[in-house]
Amino acid sequence: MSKYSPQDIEQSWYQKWEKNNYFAPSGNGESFSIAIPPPNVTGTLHMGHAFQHSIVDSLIRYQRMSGKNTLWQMGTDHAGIATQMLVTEQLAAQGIKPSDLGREAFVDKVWEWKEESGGTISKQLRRLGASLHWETERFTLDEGLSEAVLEVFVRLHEEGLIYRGKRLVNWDPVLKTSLSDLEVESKEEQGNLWHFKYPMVEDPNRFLIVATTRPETMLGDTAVAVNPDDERYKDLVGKEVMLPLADRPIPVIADHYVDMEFGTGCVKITPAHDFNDYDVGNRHDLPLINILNEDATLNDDVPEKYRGMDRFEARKAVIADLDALGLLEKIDDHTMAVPRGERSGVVVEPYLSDQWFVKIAPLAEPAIKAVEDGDIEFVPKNAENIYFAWMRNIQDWCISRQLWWGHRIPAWYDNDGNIYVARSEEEAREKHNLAPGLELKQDADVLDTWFSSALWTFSTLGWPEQTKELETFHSTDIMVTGHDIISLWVSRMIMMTLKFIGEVPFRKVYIHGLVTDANGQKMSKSKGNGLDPMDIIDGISLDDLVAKRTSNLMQPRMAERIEKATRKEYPEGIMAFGTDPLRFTFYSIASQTRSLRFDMKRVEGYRNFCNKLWNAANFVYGNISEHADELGSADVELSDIDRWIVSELQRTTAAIHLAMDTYRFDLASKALYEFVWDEFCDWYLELTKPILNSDAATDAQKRGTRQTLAKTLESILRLAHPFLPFITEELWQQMPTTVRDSGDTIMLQPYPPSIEENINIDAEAGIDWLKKVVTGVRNIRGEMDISPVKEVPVMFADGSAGDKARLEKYTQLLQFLVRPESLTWLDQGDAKPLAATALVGDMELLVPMAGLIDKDAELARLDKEIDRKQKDRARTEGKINNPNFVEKAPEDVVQKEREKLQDLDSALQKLQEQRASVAAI
RNA sequence: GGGUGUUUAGCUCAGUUGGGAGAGCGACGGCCUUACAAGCCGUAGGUCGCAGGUUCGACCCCUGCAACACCCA
Repeated sequence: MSKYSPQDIEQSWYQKWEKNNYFAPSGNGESFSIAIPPPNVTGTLHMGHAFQHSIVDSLIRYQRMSGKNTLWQMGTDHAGIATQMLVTEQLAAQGIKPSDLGREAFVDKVWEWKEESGGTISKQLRRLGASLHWETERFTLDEGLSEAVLEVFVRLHEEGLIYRGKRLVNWDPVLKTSLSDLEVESKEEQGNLWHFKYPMVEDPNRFLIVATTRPETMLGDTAVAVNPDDERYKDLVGKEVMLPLADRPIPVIADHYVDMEFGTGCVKITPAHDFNDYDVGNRHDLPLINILNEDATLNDDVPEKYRGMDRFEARKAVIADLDALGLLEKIDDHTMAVPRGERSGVVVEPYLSDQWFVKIAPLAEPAIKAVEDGDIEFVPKNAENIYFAWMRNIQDWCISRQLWWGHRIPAWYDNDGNIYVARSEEEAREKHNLAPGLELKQDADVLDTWFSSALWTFSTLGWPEQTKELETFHSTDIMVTGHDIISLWVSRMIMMTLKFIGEVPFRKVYIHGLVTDANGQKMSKSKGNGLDPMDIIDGISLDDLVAKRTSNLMQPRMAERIEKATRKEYPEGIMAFGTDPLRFTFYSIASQTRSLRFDMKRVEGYRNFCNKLWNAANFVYGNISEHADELGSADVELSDIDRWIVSELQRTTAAIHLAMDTYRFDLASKALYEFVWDEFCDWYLELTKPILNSDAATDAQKRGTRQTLAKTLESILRLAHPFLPFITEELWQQMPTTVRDSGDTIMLQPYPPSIEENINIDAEAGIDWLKKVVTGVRNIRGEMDISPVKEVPVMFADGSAGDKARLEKYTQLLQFLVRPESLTWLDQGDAKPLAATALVGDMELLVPMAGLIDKDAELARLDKEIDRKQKDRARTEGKINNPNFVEKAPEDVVQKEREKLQDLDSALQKLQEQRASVAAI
């Protein structure tokens, strides 16, 4: 068998699985389904995806092997803004503007792009081993899903839950579209706070001083507000100030919104350009004066001088003009949160425009209840707080976007501005008895991508048709997603699904943390600390990695710093670790914390683990290949080591079941890792050698051990398959069919069940004793600097009859593991030679010192051990001597402490005697 | 300002009803012992953020404080 090399084994298995349709639902058994959170069609697989889908794949594979009828539904979303921007940029490179093409031709171009390049993420998911059902792959803009979107829009409109209105929305003046709150990122930036003097109408020599971070908006002011409790301004409320430059009188109003402590305690109110001011305006019936065009230039509702100026140009002009009038009081430095469009990076404006909204409160109520009642459970539980906080404070949802790429809003307008909502123009005419000659124009806007994503769990299963898939696989069992997406998506799915299907979209929501770099920093392009999962699987040279991280930066000046950091962190680039090790790393860090640090060192560690498993299999196959025909034989004798490893395997199996059922992937991977490495490889494989290679063992014993070796490995492979799909398939295929099922693939084999009866306490105790003896001698060897090849005599003193029996039983095993010159049992009264010692319970192990052992080293070793035991003894004695403890603690706990004290006393006595005799040399 | 979370070995993290502090990596020492040097054997290292409280007993429960992180305003 060759060396473990993930590159050589991973690719071909996936192709075989897919070709043989193994990912399809079996059609038998209880159903188990998961809908993929649809990746953005423009996207590539990032670490968060890779993590998330590794988690889901383990769940799906675990359930599939457990006999469920499993469906992992694949699909992507159309990502309105991102996709439109991407294609626009590509066209720009050819000197083409979207407006040159017109809407229809542009949309055709986007579809063309999608067909050619939209499949990147699908390829990457295959590399990851994701067992998605590709045959029913969906896309939010395909026919079926578009029909679902139409249906939902029309029905919600009919019920009055969708309406059109003029509201303040987040406006991206470059993309010229509304954005959701979640597409806007607010970051602290350095700015200024300008203080302006507004003269009172009745006394132009008296001023109110207002402070603002956006001076140009003053042209749209319709009031100045003060706090009603503010003594300084009480007499001015109800009077008017003259708005400079615009020369309009505006009222002074009183509102508790105003913070008396901030600035001067006077606030200019611009209801059409600030969300807070908008609310104040509503409360006081203030007029709304919109001063901006779609591109954030100033419109005709400002004095002529400023018309057509860009907002920032206008800002300078307004400041200069006010200064010239002597109305600029002062300028302070000020840090503030500046909202920028997530995609375009420009400052977003609150902007008054006609938009479509979903009235959300009636939908939110049952959605909150579903979680309160436990119909949907969040894992971990406390993630529900994020959900409740969002849902109980939820605002109407602006669903229209001024884009071309997306679901066009099914509303038609006649020339009088009447609106007709229907599934099609024909239906609109029919529904409203419109004259055939009446001219109708469809709304130019499209729907927020998340509107279609909100229908995802049921639209992908064929709704509005009542399909068999819908009946079988809905509700889905679990949604696996990040906490950042609870409000954006999870909540909307719950609302829409309850509304239209009458059941929850999923019964559980597993919320995972954010994958960060090794320093806990969020991975991002601009920081240049991102990792591409494909580079971990396939490897990448340092130069390529640097090039990748420093290309297309928003801030090119960062390049040097990024390059330096990258060269420091990955001086050799990244090795090709393969998919299995990457996946195992994800499971091992999937604890319940908010951020998950990704450390390449761990990938290396789990690559080593795969290598370990590979070599262990190599050993097993080497020992069984010539005896394949007798592996199923009933004529076998099991040794203690066989009974012990079967028992340990059972404990591990139970632990993994528990971990999977509670979504603790870190604990599942840990249980597997420790069993395979620390028990199976470090002990069991070693212990089989003396049996398999010795003439002292009977043929029946050899058959028993070979069989156990093979069966245990086979179970390990099935246990590990959900986490390490490739290496387990590769190794399982080499397993003789006298051991494994004759099936074609491990992925459709039964998951090892937990069988309590396989626990064997006696065998565990025996092997535990054996391990302690071996470790005791190794410890003496290590500490005394005795070469591993130097054979030493080992003696056993003060042992019980049980110890003696075990010594006899395990002599052969001990001879192999300890390589002693001799093993000697000392009866009570036999003379003990001067020796280095170790304790196994009450029994003493002796390695005679003559010519071997350094007196001072042995004294130091004994002192260390005595010290350790004395500290432990003091603690234990303290407890026993505390009457409260003896009185109040449970009997078994007290008893345990008493026994412990006895054991410690006896051990200490032996150690002290030993120390005295060594010291006497 | 509000909310959520984190704080355990040098680093990254486990610690599942309160009853002897663990792993991986790193460090140190020794080994090419015929599955594996991507390995084997051994060792060191922790007032479990700080201060109180509850309890016979607290890494674990309660209160306060501090630092950090993320989300919302």
